[in-house]
Amino acid sequence: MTGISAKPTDSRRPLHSGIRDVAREAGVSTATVSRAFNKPEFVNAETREKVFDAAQRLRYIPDGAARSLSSQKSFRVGAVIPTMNDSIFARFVESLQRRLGDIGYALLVGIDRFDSELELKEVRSLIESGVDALVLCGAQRAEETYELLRSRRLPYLITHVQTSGAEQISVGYDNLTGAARATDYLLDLGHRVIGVIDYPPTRNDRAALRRAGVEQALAGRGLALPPERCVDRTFSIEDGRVGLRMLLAQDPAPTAVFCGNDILAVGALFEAQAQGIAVPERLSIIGYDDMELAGQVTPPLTTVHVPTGEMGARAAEVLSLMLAGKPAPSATRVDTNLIIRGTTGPAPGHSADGR
Amino acid sequence: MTGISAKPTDSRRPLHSGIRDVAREAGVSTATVSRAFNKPEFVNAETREKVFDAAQRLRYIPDGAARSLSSQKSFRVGAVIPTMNDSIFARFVESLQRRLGDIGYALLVGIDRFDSELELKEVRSLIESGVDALVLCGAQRAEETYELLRSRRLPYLITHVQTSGAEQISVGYDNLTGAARATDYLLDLGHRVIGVIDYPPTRNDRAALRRAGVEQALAGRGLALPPERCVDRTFSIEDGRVGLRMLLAQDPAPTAVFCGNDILAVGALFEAQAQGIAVPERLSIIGYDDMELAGQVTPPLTTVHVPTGEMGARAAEVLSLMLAGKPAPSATRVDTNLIIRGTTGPAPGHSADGR
DNA sequence: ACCCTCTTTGTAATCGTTTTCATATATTTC
DNA sequence: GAAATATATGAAAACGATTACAAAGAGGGT
Repeated sequence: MTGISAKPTDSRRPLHSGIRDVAREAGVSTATVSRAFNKPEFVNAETREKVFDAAQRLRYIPDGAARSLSSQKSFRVGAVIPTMNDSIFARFVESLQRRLGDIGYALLVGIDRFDSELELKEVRSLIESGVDALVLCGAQRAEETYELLRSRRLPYLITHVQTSGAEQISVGYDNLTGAARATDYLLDLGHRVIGVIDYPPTRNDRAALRRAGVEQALAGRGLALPPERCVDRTFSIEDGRVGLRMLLAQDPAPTAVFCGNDILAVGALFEAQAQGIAVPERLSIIGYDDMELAGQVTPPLTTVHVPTGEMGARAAEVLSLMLAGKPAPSATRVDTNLIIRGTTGPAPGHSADGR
Repeated sequence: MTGISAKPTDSRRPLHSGIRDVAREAGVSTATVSRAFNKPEFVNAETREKVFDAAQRLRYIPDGAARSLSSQKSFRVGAVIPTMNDSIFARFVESLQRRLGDIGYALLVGIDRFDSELELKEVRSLIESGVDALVLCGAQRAEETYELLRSRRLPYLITHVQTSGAEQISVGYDNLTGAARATDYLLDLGHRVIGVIDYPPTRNDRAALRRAGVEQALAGRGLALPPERCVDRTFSIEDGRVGLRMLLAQDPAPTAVFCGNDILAVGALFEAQAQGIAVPERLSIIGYDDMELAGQVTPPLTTVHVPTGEMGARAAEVLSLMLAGKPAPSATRVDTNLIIRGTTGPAPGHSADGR
């Protein structure tokens, strides 16, 4: 009776083989199978082969959830970025994903649209989903987010900026100096009225740092940056266009504009061309990031190069240290540099040699 | 003795509270806590409140790994896309992530650089990491990938193309018709020698479909598409430039080119302008995707609009059905449409009215 | 021959939830 | 008012791996 009725459709038999099946097939214990995969050096070469063979035959794929639960590691890291729409973040994510994959980690992404409340939500849901570490852009965020991170003792890495304190680990570049150098270059070209188009600096520390860089360079020549000469836009070409329009409506109109990213800069360039304003003869434009488009527009865009791919790779390296519980360098820096191309030139009425 | 020695540094006390702690705090069983969160309608309103209060006080965040293991669901979905470098995929991922987040799912990304072997690896590692469903771009992939999917009974959704059979579920658009319509438009403008710049069609079914669309439209007028008039490039502006250069070196040179995406098209446009070839007077260019840049270049690019954001949203909807075990529509379509802007015009020597 | 150490393996507890039953109490039905 | 049904809860068994601990066997030194 029981024997027969138990037979038909043994429906709760798992669909795929687990570690026990592999163990049975290989004639060893589950402990040995687990070790064969995770610490191969602790199991006899011959046994190891038997295990691998069995696993292969059964198409064994370990169950991540079980592994996570028992090992207290998820082999996943989360990244929350502001947007995918800006290729600097998209490329960063791509690079990060590749490098993390190489060391056996999967990447979960969250997108916060520059909104720190949304960032908190994303962080929370990534934690809930299970991540061993988090990568976050910039150092400015809701205090609650930091509290959450601390209370969970979750390792996190800050990118796209440099941090100063030793308690935070970062992989980034110096936004301030990059902007200062670009501004210095404009000043050397004789520009004295310089406009800025960038994210709202109150909501974004990178933008704030860039603005500070511009201010610092100007201050170096005894110049100031009046607030009305800064327009707050985010990251579309259209934003760049309207930004430039706003700047051009002022008196005196700037002879040069510094843009917080290349997309804004390209927008500014297109707007200038649409208005028949010669670039760089009458207006100089400088961008930030150096995405592919920057080098391809006419004239090609002078910009601050940011090594996004390298930053992703470095981030993965530092993460691998952190995840292994090893000490990680608290601030690794990647260098930006000014790429002088065709959208910058001497200020109108200023001779080329800077005299 | 034991009492004392047990006290100092009870180091294996978990750092954060678990469901038991919440249960104790609320004076109920763990089962009730679990239900309060997952099937609130099954627990008394008053009890539910007690549980929520307790959870809040203890800052309880459920452990995803344990939940996955026990429920056999991960509340994660994986997506593997070819690249983040093309904004059509980046935007798709962004949209997908947002919508999935809304229904409580996290997104894992894999990137395969148009390489089906890499895609298989990514799929494997996403499965291992634990996903309830997968979204994949295009229908063409290694047979082994499909086998893997089938053998794990893993629901998957195909995007960016339309599938015909009922056994696959897809959310996508009709690449063939989009390309055919664009080509028809060029033909109506009097163009007879039309070049194509696109991904290699052998490695990418979307490109193959687009090419088929071009061929179909040409065949409709008794014209053929000789292979030398198709150049295989991937997705950078530079690729578009060299693509156009190759086409222009031919005799007869095309009077119009159809590009598989806007990035290639923008590259072609820039190259034409660099060579002093008037667009659209001497050369018409047509793109695909309609990214923001397309509408911003001068002249603005005629292109086939693809509703990427909508596709992401639809994909999330269909996924939510699939994940709930409900029947999902096998092929949901989003519509493309030709956006006529400034890079297309009558073929040289052909009057504007098409006579 | 004895004791030690090192290597290799197995046993069984554990990770933190979900979920199946069983049970107890309220509510409805006739 | 008994029986049937709903509603609300708890006890305990999964889920599928990892890993602490124990133990067996091999080799080495004296």
